[in-house]
Amino acid sequence: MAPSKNSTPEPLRPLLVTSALPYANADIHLGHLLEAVQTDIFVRFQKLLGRAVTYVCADDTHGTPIQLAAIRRGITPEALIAQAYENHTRDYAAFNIGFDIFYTTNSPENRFYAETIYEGLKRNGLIVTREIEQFFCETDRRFLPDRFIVGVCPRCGAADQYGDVCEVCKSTYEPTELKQARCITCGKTPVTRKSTHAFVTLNKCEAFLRQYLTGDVLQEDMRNFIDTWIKDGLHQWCITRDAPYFGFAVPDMPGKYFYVWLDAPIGYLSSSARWCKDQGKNIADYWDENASAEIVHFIGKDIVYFHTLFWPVMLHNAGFKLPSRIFVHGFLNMSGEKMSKTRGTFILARDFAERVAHPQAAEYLRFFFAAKLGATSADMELDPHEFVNRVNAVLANIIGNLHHRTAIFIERSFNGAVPDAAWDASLAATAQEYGKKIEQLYKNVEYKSVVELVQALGTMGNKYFQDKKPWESVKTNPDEAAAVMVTCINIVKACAVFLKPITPNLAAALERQVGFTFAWNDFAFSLRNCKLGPTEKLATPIDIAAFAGIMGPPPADTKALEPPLAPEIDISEFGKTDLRVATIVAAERVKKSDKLLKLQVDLGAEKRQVVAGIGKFYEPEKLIGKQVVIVANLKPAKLMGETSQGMVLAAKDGDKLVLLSSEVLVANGSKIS
RNA sequence: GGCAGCGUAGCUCAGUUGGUUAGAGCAAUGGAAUCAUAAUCCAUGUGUCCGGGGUUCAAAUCCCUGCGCUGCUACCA
Repeated sequence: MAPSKNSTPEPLRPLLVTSALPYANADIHLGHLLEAVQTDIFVRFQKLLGRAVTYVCADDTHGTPIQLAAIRRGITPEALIAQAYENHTRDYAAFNIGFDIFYTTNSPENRFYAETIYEGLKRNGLIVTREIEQFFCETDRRFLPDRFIVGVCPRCGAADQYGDVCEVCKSTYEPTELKQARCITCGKTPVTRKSTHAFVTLNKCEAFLRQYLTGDVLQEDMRNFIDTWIKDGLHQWCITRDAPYFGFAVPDMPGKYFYVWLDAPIGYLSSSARWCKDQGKNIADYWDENASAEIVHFIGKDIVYFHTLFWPVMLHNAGFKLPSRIFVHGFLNMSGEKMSKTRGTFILARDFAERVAHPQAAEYLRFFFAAKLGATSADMELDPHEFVNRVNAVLANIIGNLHHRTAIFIERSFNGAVPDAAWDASLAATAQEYGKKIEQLYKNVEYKSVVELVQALGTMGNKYFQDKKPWESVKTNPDEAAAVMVTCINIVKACAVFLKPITPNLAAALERQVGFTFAWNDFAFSLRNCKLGPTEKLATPIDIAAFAGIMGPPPADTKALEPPLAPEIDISEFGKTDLRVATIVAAERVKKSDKLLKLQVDLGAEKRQVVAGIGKFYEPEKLIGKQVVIVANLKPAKLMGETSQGMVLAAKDGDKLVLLSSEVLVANGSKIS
């Protein structure tokens, strides 16, 4: 019989910690990093305590978006995710995220566990199959999930709404209810087709979920949240997708694949398995339902549903261990604005690491996150001014300067060796007391309170230094100056140990000076008689100007424009181009072309026909009345048999085209100069 | 639309089961000090605790309502 959870004392129970798996079709941004930093601090703290901790993460590599991204770039999904893997591991490494393994869901282990869990669900009678009707695009030869069709809202008639919810009237509906539906990739009208899918009857698991979630798995606020979902009644969960799909085939359903959200969380399990294999450990000691291990997940509030409802049901029905704790964090906002891909206001981890002009920028971001993180799902604000203020105040001024003024003093007045004297008993007791509190705070992921206490301790050190005036006593009463130095260097060390999970590099600089590596309990002992190595500054101030590289448009010299700038011209050459404002009065698709639209434009004095290659991005009927800019003196040309007397200007944003127009309506035929 | 959460000093946030003059950090102003990274230390807050109504001896805290913001709303990662 395997030991139960309670029979193994906590320090001996292995601990498995995860961050959510980043999706492999995009780069790591500051939001991902917030979670990774939160997790990494937890892991580093537990390791510092001496506990056996494994930090597991992986790329989430399956699903339609990956497949489509690969098609668009003309590469295989495997090549796409390989590239993502490289980028992701590089970006995390730049912020000292210490994974024990960063694997992939596109692995043999993951296929094995996906099939195992599917079998488990089936064995317990939780899988049913049912025929459903879905849109199918005959051009792209695929079924269209709700986000891959757009059309007119069946409730309010708003145009360009996705297949699940109307952004205008907020009503939800079935994709097949959408009017004038069209495929988001090719713009063609889809047909409806029937297909058989597998569903997990989550509704049968209500009692189990209620029981599981009443423990202390979740923060209070999250528990209420989920209660309402359960109260509203759990639905069946569709776990299959039709071919073509990048993922794992369902063993007993030809042409069907596991939905990416089935195999994504299984990545926690399969990556652990791979780590165990590499380390010569036994996976059963971690994930078997009776294993002594504790499993802790860190996730964002956007994926709570999957982790608290689907995931426990999957694990429970296949004989695996349930997570003992799920920490849910909020989102990161930038200077008051939401970080969002669509608004383009999100900052990539790589850009932060490369463009914030300070050698400790990455470490400072870790600190900043920690200084604002508690165990709630509240959103966090990242404002560069606040970042600069907090980092400079605590790391550079209070702790960095206390270290420097102490170390330099010891160097000059005590030959670089910490004097042989006792340290102040009251401050020693305070350090001890803070150590106990901070230990508990780290365990509860209340990092901002950790930072508050460290700051308070650092301030006490500075005050002590200030009050004792060792620069005077060193001349009159060297023994007293010696005691001050011992005390201050010990306080610096305590701060460094306390901060080590948050700012490992800062701690490492002091470790080099004292000549050994800190474990958690090292915050308490005295450095008396310790011979100090050369003094390195622990933290240098950062200036707001360091953020210039990421806050505005990127500076021209950091990155070449893409595509490269054309050769220089003088104004007379530009003058040869006659640009005019025109209003589109009629628009229709050019026959047999997906890209070309035939436009009739009003130039004021005359009307013209212009053919534009924007058919993939604009619907003809939506263009009528729109004012655009055209090249009016372009030599007429024939495109697909249609005459074009000019060219419409559009900006190429990635692979998208966006029409240019004037800020306010102006007279047709207005010249642009 | 439904559900959930939030709205406290210029900024970021604490405020435990309702209980004395509502707190911290940063910023700001003044001062002290000069060992040190122009760093440090001390002093200084007249804040409609989003508005309105209610319960109570007592409300930032509980109830109702209005406004604003955010999230979720499952076959979208």
